[in-house]
Amino acid sequence: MDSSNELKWQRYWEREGTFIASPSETKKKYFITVPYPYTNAPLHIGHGRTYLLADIIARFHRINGYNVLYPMAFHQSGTPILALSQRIRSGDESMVKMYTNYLSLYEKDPKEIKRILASFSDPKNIADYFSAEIIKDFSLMGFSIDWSRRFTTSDPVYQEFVKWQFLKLNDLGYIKKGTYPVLYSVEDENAVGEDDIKDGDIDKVSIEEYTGVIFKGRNFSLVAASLRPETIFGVTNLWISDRGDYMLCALNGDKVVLSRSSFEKLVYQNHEISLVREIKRSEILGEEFEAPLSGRKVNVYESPIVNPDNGTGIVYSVPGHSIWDYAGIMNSNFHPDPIKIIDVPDDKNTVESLYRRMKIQSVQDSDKLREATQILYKEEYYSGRLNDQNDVYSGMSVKEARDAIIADLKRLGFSIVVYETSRIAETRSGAKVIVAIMKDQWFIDYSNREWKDRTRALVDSMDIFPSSYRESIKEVIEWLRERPCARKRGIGTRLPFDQNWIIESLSDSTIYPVLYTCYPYLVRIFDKKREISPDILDHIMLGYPVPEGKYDGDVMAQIDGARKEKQYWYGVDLRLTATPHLTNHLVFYLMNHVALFSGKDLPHGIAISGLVIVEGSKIGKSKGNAIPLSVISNKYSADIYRLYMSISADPQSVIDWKESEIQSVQKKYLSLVEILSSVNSTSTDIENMSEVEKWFISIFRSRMASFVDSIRNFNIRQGIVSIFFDVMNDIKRLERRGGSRSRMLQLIAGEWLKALSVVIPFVSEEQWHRLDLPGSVANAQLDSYSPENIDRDLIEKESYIDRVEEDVRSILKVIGKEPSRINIYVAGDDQRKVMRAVSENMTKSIQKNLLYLIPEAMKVRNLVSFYKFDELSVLRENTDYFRAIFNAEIHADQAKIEKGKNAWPGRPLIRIE
RNA sequence: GCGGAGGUUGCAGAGCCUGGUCAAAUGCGACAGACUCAAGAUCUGUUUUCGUAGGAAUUCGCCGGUCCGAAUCCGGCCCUCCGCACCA
Repeated sequence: MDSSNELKWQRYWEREGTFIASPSETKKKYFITVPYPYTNAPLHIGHGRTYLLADIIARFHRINGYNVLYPMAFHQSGTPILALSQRIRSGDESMVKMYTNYLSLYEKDPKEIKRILASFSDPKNIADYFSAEIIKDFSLMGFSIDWSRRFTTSDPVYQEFVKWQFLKLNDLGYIKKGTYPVLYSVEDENAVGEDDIKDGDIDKVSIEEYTGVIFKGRNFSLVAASLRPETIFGVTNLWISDRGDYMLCALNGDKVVLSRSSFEKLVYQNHEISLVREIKRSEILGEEFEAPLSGRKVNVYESPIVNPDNGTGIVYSVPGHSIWDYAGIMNSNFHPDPIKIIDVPDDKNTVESLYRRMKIQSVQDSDKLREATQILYKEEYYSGRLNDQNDVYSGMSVKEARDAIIADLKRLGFSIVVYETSRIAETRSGAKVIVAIMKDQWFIDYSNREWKDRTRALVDSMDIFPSSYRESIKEVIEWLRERPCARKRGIGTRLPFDQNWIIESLSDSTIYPVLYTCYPYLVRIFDKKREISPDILDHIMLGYPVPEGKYDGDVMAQIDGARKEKQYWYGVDLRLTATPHLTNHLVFYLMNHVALFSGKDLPHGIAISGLVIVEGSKIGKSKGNAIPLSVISNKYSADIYRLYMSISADPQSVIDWKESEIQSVQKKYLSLVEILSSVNSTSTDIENMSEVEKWFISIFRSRMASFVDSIRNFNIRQGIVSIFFDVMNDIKRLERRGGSRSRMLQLIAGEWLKALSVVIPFVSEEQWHRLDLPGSVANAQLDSYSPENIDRDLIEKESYIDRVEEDVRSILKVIGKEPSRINIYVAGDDQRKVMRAVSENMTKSIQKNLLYLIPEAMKVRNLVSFYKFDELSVLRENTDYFRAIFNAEIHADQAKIEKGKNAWPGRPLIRIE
């Protein structure tokens, strides 16, 4: 079907309001959601997969008698749109180019593209533009979405709702305030997110916590930053960089020395620190310092292994347990004996052995040093114990010792916390990224034990597809700690109790699916009152009484309407989302629901969809391999995309989008269309069918039953295979066996189209109308396919014939000659008796004269089947068929018992002449 | 390292929970034949090895165990993928 035809049906659904849902007195509801898309770029085939799977589930429930609500909204919160707008405004070339490309997907006229691009200097225009295009894309894909309930996260009504949500969370005591380390740009005076950082999406930046160990000296102290404070008893000396500036500072009343850049960072990390003067390196090198806890006196040396920009620009040297330090001393004229303070079970991976084994030459071999450090670190961290050189810490595991030593250093005033980025990072505009401690940071305290337990209990009671994710989800709930929920800038809702903060984009998108149920009512309330006060939402969402007489009849009518819809639709029967949401959105969604809702309003089900890769590699904007949804309907047609996506892999596994495979799916699709197009009318006349035709009807029903069962269990691939490939193969067999294809198609066309419509709705709707069937196929009701309607006997007979066919073939293959006559002998009563006895372990009951059959029976006992039907008559009824396919005389008869080979039940003896 | 998923016959991907009927579904690809002037499409068959009678042998990451019997259960090992966060 070409795209203009698809457009026709898309318009039809829109005109008829086919997917607009409203509460029903009689029908059971089914509410399915997918997280709304972020509106800063066109969506690609990977995004489309999740919405498609949801659409298949939605359409499936519609034809199975449910009142289905599949709504959609748009996400605009956060910084990316804002940042993008800024960059376009400032004329950032790569951005302008990328967005010119994006726009050319939708716009032909270059002038128009320029105009739209210019309008993007206002972030609102970006969001609005892409929202509108996403609606078009989704419609072209045939997604059965109820657009009448749509909204964006920038809408005032949405924000009234988010305010209410945060007031509630605050009342419950889940909102807290505290200091928190964040990635920060001094230049921009703002926290930076992953999207603000150069290559932040490819190479993540995280925050590392160093212990700044204070080494006291006569005139001043040194602050040496370490990730492994448990090695403090192994210190032999201190290192400073052989380059870079050092500063003498006042820190909490002490005089300490740090590198210049470290001083600049620590200012942002909540320390009382001020500059005294710059200090020459030579001045430091002359001093002697005392290591805390051990009291060991150590000297300072310069080394290229120290980067003045990392940590404090000072490190303490533990050559016994740090390969860098070991390399450092090997490369200097100062050679202390490494002090061994950690014992590991074997000495395969010690500093010295690694140094030798990896053939490290100097401190310049940084790749090898890094790798060796990894190995050493793992070995010591997970299997190391502190030996008797460690005072009170002796005998502790490395992990225990680290915690104990950090705590003691802190208690005795010998350490400060130094935060550092996990790699050198800068913002997209080139500003340096550091770690800053934000005072008064608002966060949601997900660490609450009781809250976690309730959420885990909910997860236990939910449908999770695939079920293997149940444990992962529960594990993520365990991980959750405090989550900063507000930022200083970005698009979003202001915190109701602190107007300086904007609620961050994952925190404002947790319980919003409830808004779909009643959004239009809320809009009307807002239009009247210019606000939606919490008591209204308390009533609609939670059922608290509305203050008597506070609202007039008009507003009350809207409130009641909203409450009614919410009560009917909520909670979400299935929320479908892709794996990246597993560790964040999905658990916030669950936790926030548990916090605010109860009973039937809580989520009922979750389904996870897998990634899409293209020709073997991940989809990435920078790779330029993202195929936008908008080109799909033109290039292939939406139906083919839908078919390909649903049959190439199970929903949760990765799909590799391969051009060549799409083409073969396309072929199959076209031959299906051809079959469908050959049907001219429908019929219900089931009189006078041949055996094969009766078989066809039964096997078709069993395919449909398998379809229903599979999709219900989210085995979408299997379900579609049943009604697509399997039915097509059945039709082939029907024809080969001499059944009337056209007559059978008339019988099944209606039901088949209904089933097919969940995956290929456009061609199904087209054929449905061509056959003059009533209404839209999308709203038609599928028959029920209970086992009583399926004649298993017929299906078995046919598979018996197939089996005999195969047996004959495999014999022909071996003997390699053209047959002139094929004799088929079915087992008689004696063999049946013997086989029955053998398979039931009752060999004693066998008559004496038949005992000689037992050895052979034992041999073939796994190959027999006790059919209910009479094998001989089935064969005789089908001799014409066998004659035709083998081009030989066919003779079927009762087998006589003879020495040598025998016929057995379900496994006739075949003799070829 | 922790948590999760997984390693199946050319590829993709079932089967594993509930052991035998599994040389292992289905789709793709490849090969052969039919149709055709031809190509494509379609149809039929083959697609681990051996075999002139439907058989046999060897296979489901590796090693071992349980069992009459293991792709399936148990133990160990190797390898791959995803996540480990404040970021949408």
